[in-house]
Amino acid sequence: MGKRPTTTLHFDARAKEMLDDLKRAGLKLTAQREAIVRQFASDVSHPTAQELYDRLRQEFPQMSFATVYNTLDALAAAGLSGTLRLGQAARFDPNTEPHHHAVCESCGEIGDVPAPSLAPSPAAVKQLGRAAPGFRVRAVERIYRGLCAACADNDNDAAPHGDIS
Amino acid sequence: MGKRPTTTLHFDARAKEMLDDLKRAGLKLTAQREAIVRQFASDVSHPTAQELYDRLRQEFPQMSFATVYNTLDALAAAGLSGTLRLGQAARFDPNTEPHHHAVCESCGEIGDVPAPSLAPSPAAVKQLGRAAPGFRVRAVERIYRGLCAACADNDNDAAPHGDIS
DNA sequence: ATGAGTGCAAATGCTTTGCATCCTG
DNA sequence: CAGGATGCAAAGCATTTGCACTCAT
Repeated sequence: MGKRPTTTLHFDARAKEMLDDLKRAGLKLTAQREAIVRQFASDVSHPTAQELYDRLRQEFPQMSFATVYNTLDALAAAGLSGTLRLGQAARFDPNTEPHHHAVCESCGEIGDVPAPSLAPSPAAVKQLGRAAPGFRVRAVERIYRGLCAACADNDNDAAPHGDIS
Repeated sequence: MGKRPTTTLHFDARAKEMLDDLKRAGLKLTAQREAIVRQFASDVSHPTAQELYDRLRQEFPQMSFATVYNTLDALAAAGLSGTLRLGQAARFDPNTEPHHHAVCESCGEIGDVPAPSLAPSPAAVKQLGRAAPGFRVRAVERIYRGLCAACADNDNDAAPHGDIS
C-alpha cells in the first residue's frame, strides 16, 4: 500500500479517450456527458442505466434519465460501449476490447473474459453452415454461466461432502 | 407433396412429452396449460409472451397474460424450456437439446444451432481461469451475430460491387 | 443564433402481483 | 374439498417520447 494503482490512471485516460471520440463524432461536449463518461468509463460492474443514474444524481441532482440513455446510446453508436442483455434491464459495458462474459448464476456478478477476437472459428462456421445455410457470421459472443469464486466457496461450505440439499 | 412431414408428428410428440413431464412434476393439467404447451412445443420462432398470448387468444379468448407467464415459468422450472434475452422482451425456447443461437442483426430472426454439448472446452476453461480465477463454469452459451441468408442476399443486391453506402 | 442537448413528466412496453373465483387431483 | 390455477386489473420496472428551454459551437 502507498502506491496508487496504475489502473486509476488507465481509466482516467479511457474517459478522456471516450470524450475525444464523442467530440470527433460531431457530438457536443456537455457537463452531463462529461460526468456520465467519467462515471462510466471506469466502471467494471456492467451497470444498468438506473445504477449510473443513481450515482450521477449525487453529483448532478438534476440529471435526467433521458440524458443518461441518450449519452449511452451515443456512446454505443460511436462504438465506444456495448450493451449486455441478461435480464430485463440492459447493462452497459465500456470495454471495447474483444471479450466474453462470465455470469454467476447465484449472485449475478458479471465478469469480463478477454478473448483474442470475436471472429468465428472455422469449426463454428462449419457447424453454423449446417444449421443455418447462408448465414453470414460477423461475431461470436459467449456467455459463461456458472458460479463465481465466492459463491462456489459458499457452496462448498454448505455441502462439504456432496450436495445433500 | 402428399406425405405429411414427419416433423409434425415429432412436435406433437414433444407437446405430449411436455404435458407428461408437467404432470410428473406435480403440476395440475388444465385446458389452458394444454393449449399453451400445444402452441409452444412446436414453435421454432422463439416467441415472446405477447406473441404466444396473441395466438392463444384466438382459441381461448379469455386467456390471461398471467397464465401464459405462469405456464412458461413452470415449464422453465421443470427444465422443459429455456429463456432467451436479446431485447427488452424475453423469448421462450422449447428446444431442450444443447444448442446455440444465430441472430440476424438486420431482421432479428433467431435460429437454433445444434451443439454437441454446452460443456466448456478445456481451452475455454483455461482462458476463463486467467480472467476469473475460481469461477466454476457450468455451461457456455454462444450467440452468433450476423446476417441471415435472406438479409445477406438483400445486402448483395444493394451493393453488388462492394459497399458504397 | 441555431440546433443539438437537457429536464421533466407522461406514455409505452414488458412482467409481476393481489385477490376473488374456479376446478383438478 | 383443499390447494393449486385462472382471470382481471392494477402495480412495478425499464425505456422512450414530446416539448419547452438551455447552452455549446
